[in-house]
Amino acid sequence: MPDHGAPACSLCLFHAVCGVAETGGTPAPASSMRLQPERLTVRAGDFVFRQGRPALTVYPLRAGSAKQVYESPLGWRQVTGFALPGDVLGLEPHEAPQHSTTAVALQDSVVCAVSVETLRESMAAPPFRIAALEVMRRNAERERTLLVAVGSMKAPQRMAMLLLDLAGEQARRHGRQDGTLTLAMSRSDIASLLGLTLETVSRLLSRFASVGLIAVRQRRLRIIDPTGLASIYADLGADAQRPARERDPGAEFAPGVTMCRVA
Amino acid sequence: MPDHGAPACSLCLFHAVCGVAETGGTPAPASSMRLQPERLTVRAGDFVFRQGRPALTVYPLRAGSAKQVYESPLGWRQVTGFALPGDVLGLEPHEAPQHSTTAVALQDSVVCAVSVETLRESMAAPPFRIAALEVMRRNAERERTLLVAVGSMKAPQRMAMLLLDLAGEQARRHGRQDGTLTLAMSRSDIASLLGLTLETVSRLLSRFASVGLIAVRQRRLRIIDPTGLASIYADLGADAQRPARERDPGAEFAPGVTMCRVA
DNA sequence: CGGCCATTTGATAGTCATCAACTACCGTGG
DNA sequence: CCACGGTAGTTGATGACTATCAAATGGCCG
Repeated sequence: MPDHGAPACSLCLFHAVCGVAETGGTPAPASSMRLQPERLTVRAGDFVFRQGRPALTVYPLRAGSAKQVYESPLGWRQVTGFALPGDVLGLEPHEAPQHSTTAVALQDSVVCAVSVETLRESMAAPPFRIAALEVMRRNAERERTLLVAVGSMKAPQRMAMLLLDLAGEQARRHGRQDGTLTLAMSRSDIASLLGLTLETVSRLLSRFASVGLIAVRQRRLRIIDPTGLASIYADLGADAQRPARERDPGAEFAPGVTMCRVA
Repeated sequence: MPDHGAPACSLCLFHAVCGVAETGGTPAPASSMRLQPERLTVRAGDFVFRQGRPALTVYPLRAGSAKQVYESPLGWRQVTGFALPGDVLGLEPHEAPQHSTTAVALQDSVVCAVSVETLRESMAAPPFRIAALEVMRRNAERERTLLVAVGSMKAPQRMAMLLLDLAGEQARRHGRQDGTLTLAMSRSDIASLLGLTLETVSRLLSRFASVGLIAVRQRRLRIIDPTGLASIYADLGADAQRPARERDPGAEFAPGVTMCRVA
């Protein structure tokens, strides 16, 4: 019993309009407008949807986890983000007729299936619309942050960023935040996301562990020194603190780490 | 007389609903619904808008060029794209209340100013809506492609990609396509976009030139061997053709280069 | 014409990819 | 239950690529 999927619905974008949420299994008490989305089970490695296929449905993730992979026209593949319960796979701001990425389950997972029509109808309601746009905005921000990370930060910084982000998401979902997380994705997936090789990822984790920042054993990871990781992320690692690549005044410490995951 | 701004309007998203377009200077002949957007002149280095400021207006670029810069929460700055006449600065798919990037003119430029309300109204009309969504989709695709490039391609590939993209955009605007382009952006801007240093960019351009792929003199550049560049982009450079990083069957040659620019 | 900035070019070192074993884990089947 | 095979992950050695440091050159604008 690794991850329980309990808080998935409470964090789901559709929570307020969904009949399944929270109430356990009991059918929607009233309001005929509430969603009764179909639920699907996908096994580790299965596709939730594939890039280029018609985008007729979005998939709120109920339990498990997934990665999103983008394949460029020339055939380069790269992981663009990880999704956790509560995220909505396939949700995009520009109503593309086809999925722009492929979503792959990282473990046996459960998703709801909401048709784009239903989504569109929901979007008509201002409160829902606001929330949805907010989610999409956050995703865009994440992607941009990832771009900057990959484009101008060094390997240890990227790694620290990811760990802090994952921990943050973990905490946002379950209340507890003892810094324990389970990496559902392989080293290779992490490497792809961060623009590194799997060896480098492995080495970084080992190094972080040897310095007491974290503890890792396979895919079980525990953050021991969040502040230390934040320092590395902020590049206060090697050179005490002076250089500061090309940041300017203000904004010294970032409050929360807001990064990579996409869906 | 470096760049003329003539075809800007004909490629503008708002072309079909704008009263200024094409007709030269004459006021809108009929239809009161046609836009009469205010025109602004910005000088090289000026901001069109800044990240974080309220997004009340979008700015179709009439003449000149601009770069979009994103600053991450920690203060890292990175160029995320270049804009040419016809592009719409500040157009985003998720109606963010604030601009998510900063737009800086690369040369003295002219933009139109269209309020978001006007934009919203225009979006109500299906044909315009379709077109706008299409533009935003392309931008998203570009950003993703850039991420992949920065995340997993080597410097020469990235450089070749950019050149091909710029040439493609050039051709898409003016009919002619003798491969001549003027780089309005500095080496440093290019470096930022591609996740490199300005020295590396300079060296790459020199190397490309010495091999007869291009001709460069300051910011004047001419592509001599597009096919050669495409080969480099596709990584058929060093190793004849075998390795192929991690692409799989199919999709060997990408038709057009569709990349980096964002707005 | 002089100063300043953009760019080029060279020398050098660091980071990270690559190649190569080696070890740990997981599920299968004997 | 334990041996086995395969995949995931670790670790080491090496070198390529590119960042970094340092001048030198070329243009452009007062």
